[in-house]
Amino acid sequence: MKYYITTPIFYPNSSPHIGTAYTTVAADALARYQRLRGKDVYFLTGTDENAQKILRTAEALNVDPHVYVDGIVERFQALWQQLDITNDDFIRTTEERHHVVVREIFTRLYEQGDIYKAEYQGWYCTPCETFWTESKLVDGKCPNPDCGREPELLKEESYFFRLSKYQDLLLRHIQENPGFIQPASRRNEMIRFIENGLEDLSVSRTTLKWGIQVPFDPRHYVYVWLDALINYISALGYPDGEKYKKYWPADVHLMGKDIVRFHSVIWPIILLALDIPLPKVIYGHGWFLSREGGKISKSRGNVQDSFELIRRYGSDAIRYFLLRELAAGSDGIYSEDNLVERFNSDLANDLGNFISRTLAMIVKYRQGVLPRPVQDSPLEQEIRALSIQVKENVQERMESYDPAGALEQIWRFVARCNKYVDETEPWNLAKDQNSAGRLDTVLYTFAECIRILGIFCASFMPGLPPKLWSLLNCGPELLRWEDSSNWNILSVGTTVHKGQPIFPRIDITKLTEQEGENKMENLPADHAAPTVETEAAAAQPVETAAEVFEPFKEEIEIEDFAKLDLRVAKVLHAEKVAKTDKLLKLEVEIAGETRTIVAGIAQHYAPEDLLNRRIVIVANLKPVKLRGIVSHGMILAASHGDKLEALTLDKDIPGGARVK
RNA sequence: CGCGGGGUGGAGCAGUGGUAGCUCGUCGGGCUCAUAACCCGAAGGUCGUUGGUUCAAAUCCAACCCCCGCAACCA
Repeated sequence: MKYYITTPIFYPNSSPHIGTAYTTVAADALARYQRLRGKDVYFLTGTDENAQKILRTAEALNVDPHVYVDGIVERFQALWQQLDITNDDFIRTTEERHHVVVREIFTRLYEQGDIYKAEYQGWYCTPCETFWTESKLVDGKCPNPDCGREPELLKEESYFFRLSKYQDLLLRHIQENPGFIQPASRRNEMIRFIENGLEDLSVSRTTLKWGIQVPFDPRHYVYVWLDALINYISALGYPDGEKYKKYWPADVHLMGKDIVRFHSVIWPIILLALDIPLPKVIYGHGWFLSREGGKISKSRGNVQDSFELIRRYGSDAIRYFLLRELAAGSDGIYSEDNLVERFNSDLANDLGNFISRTLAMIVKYRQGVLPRPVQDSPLEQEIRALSIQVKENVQERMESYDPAGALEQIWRFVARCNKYVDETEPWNLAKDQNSAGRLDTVLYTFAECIRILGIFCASFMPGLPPKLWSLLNCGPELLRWEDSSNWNILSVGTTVHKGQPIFPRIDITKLTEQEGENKMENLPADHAAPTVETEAAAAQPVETAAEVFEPFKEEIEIEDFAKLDLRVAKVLHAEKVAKTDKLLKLEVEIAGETRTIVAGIAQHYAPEDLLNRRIVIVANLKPVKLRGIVSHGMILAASHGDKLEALTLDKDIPGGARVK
């Protein structure tokens, strides 16, 4: 049986941080689990590199875009490697094998009439600098209440994909296949969305000079939708590749909830149009949010932290935390405190300590030699029964794409094991010669529990089983899923070792002292930000590492500078612009006149902070409307990362004074 | 009225009509094999507010309040 699982392709406009890792780690756990169950697994991940933004960033940094992208992709691949991700392939959309397929599909869709050329029309209101659709206009005028001027019709040529044609077909598929979009809440959302009607999709750009050219019209480049999604089959060598024949359709496309829409509308319609079978499941998981409830801190969050985190806690611990903390279908909280808490309580206290205490007893009471179990009791039967139950529950959870639920089940077993130690009181049995047989059974059962836990945990923490094998003096032959509920597998007479604690407790205060300010509360708790969804992805905070400064601009003449009219202005009045996060409306006095200036600094200054302060403005900038308010000028402010400070004056220079 | 998610003991979450549960933390007890770990017990909740439906509401309906994400807004 084959099992094809994918993550979205990630947007390499920044280095990967730990929040990005969830989808990939979850996919890896599912892939490993299915392999353990004997399936022929193909696990694909990759990067989405044909976005305009990449080109722009590369240009801004003055490097070749390919070189720029290569560098970032390397970081991704290194991170996956450190997280023990077992992807079978890594597709980059800049690769020729991908381009070939996209070109072929684009051409075919065009030839069969599903892609057509049209004009992309919009009404552009120059003063408002806004595009309006026909339907938004009021009597043919700009709908902005403060404007009402006549907009100008602008046209751009673009190729369109006929989504509308396949709307009903898609809807029927979703309704007839309840498991197609999961979880159910996402499915309902999608049904509602599609029922509202699909509009044909613009799938090419002429403004772009990066990515995949439309073969029959080289002025056009394929726009993200028709490019990125296709990676799922281009990586398999569609249409004739052996892998494609073997693995398609995908068993599951795993992704964050934000891009479920594109995967459950555009992607299936591409496939329907090409008469290719649809993937079996599209699963949208929740996001990691920060402790405060979601605000993503843009500062830091650079790559150092991801790798540093793994170095500090280990890949297994990070994987465990990510997988355990994000409950099926919903969002989770991400903070280092949570991580340490999880680590200490689950891995150190419960699992790690169980392993230590039991092995210690085998060593102490039987010199490490596994004794023959001879005297069974209801307790052992109970443990065995539980192993069967947990095994079945884990299977059920994993089939539902719920690693958190699976781990919860496994920890039921861990808890039972610890309780078993208390109930059997081996230290008392050891004191009584008559209890030797009973002690043998208990000690042997301990070892078996450790063995079974290794199997249960293998998909989630791949580093654990080898450590256990070395302690149990065994090897990979122990890693058989069926044996998680079979007993008496370990050979009597084997010598086991106590070893060092596998998950030593972490003292957070000590750690904090050591690492100083280097805590990672500041890590962006961003969800995995893939980008098969440009719009949304483009909106992701670009993690420009705080240390990176913008490159210097080209040299100018003094005359160029002289064009700027910089003036001191005194703030007379300041207020927030309603319904915006960033805008402050300022009334300033400048050379006796009063001006209105709208500035995007509301997140850094409260209105009263600026009252009566003297700031510096660009006085001769062409006025522009922002949210309906005409702004006559622009204030000067320094910014770096997420810090911003407006230029203010200390001494008594009056409003209107020149600045140069 | 832009779209969406959510408000349950100190923290994080389950729970869609019938005695309010889980993990962590707190307190008390037990144990001593173990990584100040483990086991047992307890305290702690007007289930955002108000009103309604019902024999019965955290759960259904209505209104409202608050938090968050997306979008918009950074000249």
